Amino acid sequence: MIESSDRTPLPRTFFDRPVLEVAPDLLGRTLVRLTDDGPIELRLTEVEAYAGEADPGSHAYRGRTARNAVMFGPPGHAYVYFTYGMWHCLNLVCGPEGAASGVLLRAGEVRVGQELARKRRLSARYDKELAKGPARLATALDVDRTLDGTDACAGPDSPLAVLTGDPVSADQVRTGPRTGVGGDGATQPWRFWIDDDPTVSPYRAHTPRRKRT
DNA sequence: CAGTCGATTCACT
DNA sequence: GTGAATCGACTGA
Repeated sequence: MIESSDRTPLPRTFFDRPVLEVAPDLLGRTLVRLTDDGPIELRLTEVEAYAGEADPGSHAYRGRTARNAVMFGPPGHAYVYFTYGMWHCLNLVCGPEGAASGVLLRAGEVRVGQELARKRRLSARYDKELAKGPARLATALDVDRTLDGTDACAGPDSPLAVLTGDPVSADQVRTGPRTGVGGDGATQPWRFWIDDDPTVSPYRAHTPRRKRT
């Protein structure tokens, strides 16, 4: 039986390109997460590019550490980090090995396994909120640090995969500054999203934290 | 080794 | 719109 082309896994060569090329090209693609309870699939609607050690907004800015080591490895693998003491965020490593670049998967439309996603996203009022934001996306897909380093090009039966999906045309892609990124990393328009899509998260400028007493 | 802060989300006003 | 939650990684002394 011939599989429809939109179910074809993206090959590693897809990710082995400059991150600013890959990021917008991911919009409209299908992210497949195979959980113990079944598959969850979403259509990617919002991403952000992080461009290696020269990018002040990137975790790779100060070089390789235990946490970001995966970003320095080969493309097509998942970089998952834990932040704010509560949340996980999911990236896909891009560029040649050593480029330390990645795309943060910020939002998507859950199309398969909504009931599974909802179990983990009890505060979501509408389906469009299930993966509206990077930590929400990771929560909905049951992604945590145990998936750090997972090869997303290993095929649709692996815990994580990206399929061809239905990529959007260039005139559907909008760009703007990255959300929540401060300092010198705030100016580059390296956030990409699908125009007028209801699952895209709202932009927020970086907010310096107030001192706790 | 203590201090600071985060590629965020949620509850509340 | 504002502030709390919550902890591991990183920084600098």
